[in-house]
This record gives sequence, structure tokens and C-alpha cells, in this order.
Amino acid sequence: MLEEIKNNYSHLFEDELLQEIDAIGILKTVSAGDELIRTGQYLSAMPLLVDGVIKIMREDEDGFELMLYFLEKGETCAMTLSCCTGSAVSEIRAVAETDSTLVMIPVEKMEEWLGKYKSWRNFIFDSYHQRLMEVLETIDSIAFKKMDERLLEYLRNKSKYYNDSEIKVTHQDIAFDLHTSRVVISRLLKQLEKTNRIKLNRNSVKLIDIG
DNA sequence: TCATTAACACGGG
DNA sequence: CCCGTGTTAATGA
Repeated sequence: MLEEIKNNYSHLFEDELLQEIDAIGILKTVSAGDELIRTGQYLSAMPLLVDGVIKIMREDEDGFELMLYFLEKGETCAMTLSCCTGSAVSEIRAVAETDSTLVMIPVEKMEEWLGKYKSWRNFIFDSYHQRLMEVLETIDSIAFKKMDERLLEYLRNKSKYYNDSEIKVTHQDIAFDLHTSRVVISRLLKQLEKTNRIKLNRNSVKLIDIG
């Protein structure tokens, strides 16, 4: 396990901390689509993502969802950070977007390390900052942008995290993530195809020129 | 004006 | 046949 940790976190953490993570962390692999955290769930461990992509979503009381952001290797779930210190429950839902590998750290350790390791403190604060920025971006997107811009942003983002211009996704999937209806997504995608910015296929969207 | 919902036809697997 | 897609009509914000 030390290898996986080193590959993604050695530039962030001192050796001593890496050793502790290796000794204490539990390696966990999940498949695409697996639910990692439910809304309302009590959390006892925080995940360090070493491979794959995790989708973080906000749910309303009826289970309708809105995508907040993606996590990739070398990152952690900011929500766990605040939940772990108290006995608060998760305000978000986390689902594996791709097959992923995580190292689970018990909450007691994550608190203990805050006092013990400067690099850990920095990591936690940076994570908070990054996630907050992503959430702000999402708020901007919802508050100030029209659906066509949100869709473009979504496609760019997805392409970036998958490192592929061909995105395997259905119109309905996108509609759920952006919290809108499939009719709208189909129509907007069709428009983008007409202007040669994307190429549509069943179960996939190929990005041609989306800035 | 634009989103949502329901409904329908088409076509590929 | 089932699912994803493309479209339309009615309705509402």
C-alpha cells in the first residue's frame, strides 16, 4: 500500500506521516457506480483517493441530486473533514465515477495528525480551500449561467477528469447531474452538434471544439 | 421566453 | 423487446 500512497502523496507528506498512513490506513477498492457516502450517514473514516474519480453530489429531500464536483487522486473529501471532528452526519453523497482505490483513515488519526504534522495541516486546509472554490464555482454556475453554459462546463470538466474527449454518458445521466430534464439536454446537445462543437453517438459525446 | 412533463416514433443491440 | 435518442404539444413560471 505504501507504494500507492507514495505515488500520490509523497510530495505532500513527510516520510514519518507516510509511514503512519501505511501502518494505519486501510486500502479499499470500489467499482464505478458504488456509493461511498450517503447523505445523513455517520462517518468514521476519511478517504484519501489514490486512483480513480469520485463524484460528489448534493441531494434534496426527495432524493433529486445535483453534482457539486469531482475528486481525483491525491485529493480527499472535504465533507468528511467537518463531519469527522464532531458527530455530524454527511451532507453529501459520494459515488465512484470510475473504478477507484482509496486509503481509509480513522477519524481519530486525522485529528491527532492535525497537531502532529504540519504537512497534514496544510493538506487539510488546502483541501478545504479547493473544495470551497469548487462549490463556489458551482454556485456561480447555477446562479449566473444558463443551462447551455452549464452543459459546456460539465462536458469540459468530465473530459478533463476522464482525460478523454469521448465521454461515455447518456443524456439522462447529464440531466440528473445538472438537475434538469433530458429534453433540455438533448436539445442543447443537438444544437452543439449542429454547430460542430461536439459529435453525438449513442451513450457517448465526443468533444470537438468546446473552448 | 424557456423549462418541465408526457407522449410518441425511430433504430440499434 | 428495451433503451437511448430526437421531437412535439401542453402547461407553467
